[in-house]
Amino acid sequence: MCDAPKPAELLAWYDRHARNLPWRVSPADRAAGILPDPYAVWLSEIMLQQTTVAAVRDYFTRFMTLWPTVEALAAADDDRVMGEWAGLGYYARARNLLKCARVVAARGNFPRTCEGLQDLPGIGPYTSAAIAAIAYDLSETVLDGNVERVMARVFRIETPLPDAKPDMKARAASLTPDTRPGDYAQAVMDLGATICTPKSPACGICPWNANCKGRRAGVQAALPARKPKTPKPTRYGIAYLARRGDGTWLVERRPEQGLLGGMLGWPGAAWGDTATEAPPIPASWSDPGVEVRHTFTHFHLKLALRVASVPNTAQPQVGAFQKIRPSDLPTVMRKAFDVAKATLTD
DNA sequence: CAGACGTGGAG
DNA sequence: TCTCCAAGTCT
Repeated sequence: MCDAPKPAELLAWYDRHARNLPWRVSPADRAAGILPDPYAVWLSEIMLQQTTVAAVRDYFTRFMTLWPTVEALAAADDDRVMGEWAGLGYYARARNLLKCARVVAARGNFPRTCEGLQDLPGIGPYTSAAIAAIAYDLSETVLDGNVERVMARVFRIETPLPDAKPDMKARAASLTPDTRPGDYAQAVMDLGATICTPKSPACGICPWNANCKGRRAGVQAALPARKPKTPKPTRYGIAYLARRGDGTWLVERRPEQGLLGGMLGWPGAAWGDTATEAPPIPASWSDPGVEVRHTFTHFHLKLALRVASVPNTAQPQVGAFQKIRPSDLPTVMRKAFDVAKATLTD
């Protein structure tokens, strides 16, 4: 016999083991009628898209300090926000974050329904359900990577993702309770993040272990199945890092669309099958002899560097000389900066 | 709809 | 070093 898992058992587990996260209202406080600030829920959920709690924590706290309300964020300078997002990745999120903040500030509040939320930039099926459940205690079903993994195991769904997604959504919906849906949404994701983990699930301490078909069959660690991924190609490029005597560096703002869109970057030709020389200004370019290696979602990059000291009168064809905060740069550009800085101080 | 879109930690 | 993959969305 293997009954379906009981939401109430998961909630009981969550009451004892809920993680203390800066955007979260504890189950005890929620029981007392306290709901979280929808702005904080939205901000955290956007940051958490394809991103771990550990990576998000400090960014979330920083954003809430700098921009405590959606109105404050809506009034922020675009480049400032992009700079604060630097290092977190998936920069379209930051562009959409600003668009969304401005829509919400203009209309006065966040929509109170899943459908209304999903019309906003950067909010899809998962995030709309998460905000509705967590911020408004609506009985909506969240389906993220954690929930997919838990459903695949508990119900022993062998169909590979993404084909299995509709089935998983239906299974997850069948468990979503009408009471405490906000706690439940966070509980099932916490379960996936801390117990029902991808590699070595801690089934021994799982509140649903007696009702898990995957575990009963001994196949839990192999679930969920996924379609094979296409291998990543390698691309090559050259980045030009020019420093003026006044300490400024030649950078350019990348186009809004595409890779690292809207972020600062070093001049150079587009990355391709081969590296293309494209110095932005005439200078005595030197090769530091160290290339930057970086892996994006869909390709590996080998980035050669050219470094030069140029006079304060240098006039670039592209971009502008400005003071650089390395933390404003996307990671691949910051790696290049670290190499160049070490080279020029020699 | 399949591919684009970042990064860092874990194993 | 290398693969996996994380509180997904957009086109």
